[in-house]
Amino acid sequence: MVGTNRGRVVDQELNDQMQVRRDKLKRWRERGVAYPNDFRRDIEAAELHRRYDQCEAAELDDQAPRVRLGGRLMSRRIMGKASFADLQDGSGRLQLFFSRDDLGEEAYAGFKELDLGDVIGVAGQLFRTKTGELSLRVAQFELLAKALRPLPEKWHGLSDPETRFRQRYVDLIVTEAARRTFRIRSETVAALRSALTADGFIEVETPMMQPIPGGATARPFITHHHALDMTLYLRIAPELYLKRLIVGGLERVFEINRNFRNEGVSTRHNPEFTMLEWYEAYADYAMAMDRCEALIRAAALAALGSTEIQYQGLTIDLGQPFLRLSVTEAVRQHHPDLAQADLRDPQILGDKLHQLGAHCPADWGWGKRLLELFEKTVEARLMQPTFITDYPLEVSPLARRSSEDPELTDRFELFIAGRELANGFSELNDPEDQAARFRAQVAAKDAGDEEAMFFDADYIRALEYGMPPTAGVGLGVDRLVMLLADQASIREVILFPHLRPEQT
RNA sequence: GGGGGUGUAGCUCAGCCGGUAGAGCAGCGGCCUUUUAAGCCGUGGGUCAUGGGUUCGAAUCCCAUCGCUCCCA
Repeated sequence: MVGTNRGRVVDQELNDQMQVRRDKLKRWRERGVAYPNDFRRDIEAAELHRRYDQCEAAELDDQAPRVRLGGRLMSRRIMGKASFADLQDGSGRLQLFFSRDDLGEEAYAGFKELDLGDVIGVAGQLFRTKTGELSLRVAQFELLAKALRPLPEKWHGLSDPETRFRQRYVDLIVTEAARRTFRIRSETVAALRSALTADGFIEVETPMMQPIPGGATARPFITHHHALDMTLYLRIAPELYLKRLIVGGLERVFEINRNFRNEGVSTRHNPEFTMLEWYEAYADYAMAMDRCEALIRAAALAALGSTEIQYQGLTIDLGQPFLRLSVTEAVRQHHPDLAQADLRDPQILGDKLHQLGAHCPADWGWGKRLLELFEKTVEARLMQPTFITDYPLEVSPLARRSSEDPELTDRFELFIAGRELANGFSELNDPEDQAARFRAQVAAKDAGDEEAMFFDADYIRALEYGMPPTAGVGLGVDRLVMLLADQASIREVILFPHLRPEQT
């Protein structure tokens, strides 16, 4: 068996290339320190390009900038007594020039013994080659860390998704697009954080392990605390804790952190995913939509420098005001055959669902049926940013009852590119109503609905102290990054997505 | 959960009407002082995912399992 095959790593036996590299390392060790820690660089590749790309060859020779760079050897063109190579660091690449005349016989031979992937430190002078490429004439170099395993092919890179995700370190070395995606992710999160902070929100961290998992309808992961001998759940949402903080007087709070849901894995779902939730006292869901819109715009500007983005071949304009329409309006647009009143008729909705081949349990009320119809037939078509509002009470156990219609809630969800990106509402701050909704959830759970909520008595107690009118929103950070980075799969925006364990 | 695709050298991929495995890159040896997918000559490397079956003979056909992947629920 060989070293790395289909992501399976067997350390005992080495293939020929790994054996050769190990032998080279052995020789290097015999000559001195094989893994030195005293090399210092004074600049990075991208900065050199910024400074000198516009500099003429003659001018560059006059200045003759001396620099020290660290990086990975990514390609080589050896022409007898002189060679070119490409060094890649965290910022980019720079071409290196090695020659026997500059380095001497022994050092030049040492260069030729290096392998692609080796991490080296180089020092020398910048110049421009005959073809005009900014390059470094290497005066000294040293091996900083040996690449004992060969890199993927220099032209095609790594294309097997399994290896890309299992060995993300290799993916990041060879896949520029992956590096870009995670830069976008970082800039997106930073933009969300700074926009909220600038508006007076404070960032908090609430429990990841909860005795009662709440804040969403989803199946939780279960774990056990040995010392306390108690069951704990990995959180499915931070919502109920964040609202306790609103009760406590932290009137603008947010949290960016992981949630865990014990559900299927797909291009849109990872068992652990990142959610931004923010809560603002003395605000309602319309104001929350405004803020949601502004945050997404700010993230796009920070990460991409534009509010007009390309997603999977589609142009999406985040600069225009997002469309707003109610669930019923949205459904009726796609089902002109249904009258307004039909959308409250469980029988008619059920017939429609059966007609579409969708499932529709008998105990579902009109609210669940309407939402199912919306999800099956409308959601995937909402390409441009669209807020869908006024969700049925039946499917919104934590949202405030609409003052105009007691069967609806002051709630919205945001859809872009056919995917749900955010969910927000005016919070239900009436403890008696909330307790009744919890009881309904518990009844559903007892009837076998594994996703239904638990009754959280402490949360009710908190509400009984009085929670100011509040609006809150949860925004799927991974999905936002997918949108901004133009990625079709959530695995592309999570550094180490969930995979089944590899077999040896 | 159901269905489709896929797994061959370190990497990217051919080979799949069954006849004992190939290319490019990477590696190794040689030539080469301005290349950039460098070039030229030579050369090593494979439990063809795993297990079973059909067959004189299986990378190729069949079944099962495992991984990945896409679609649907």
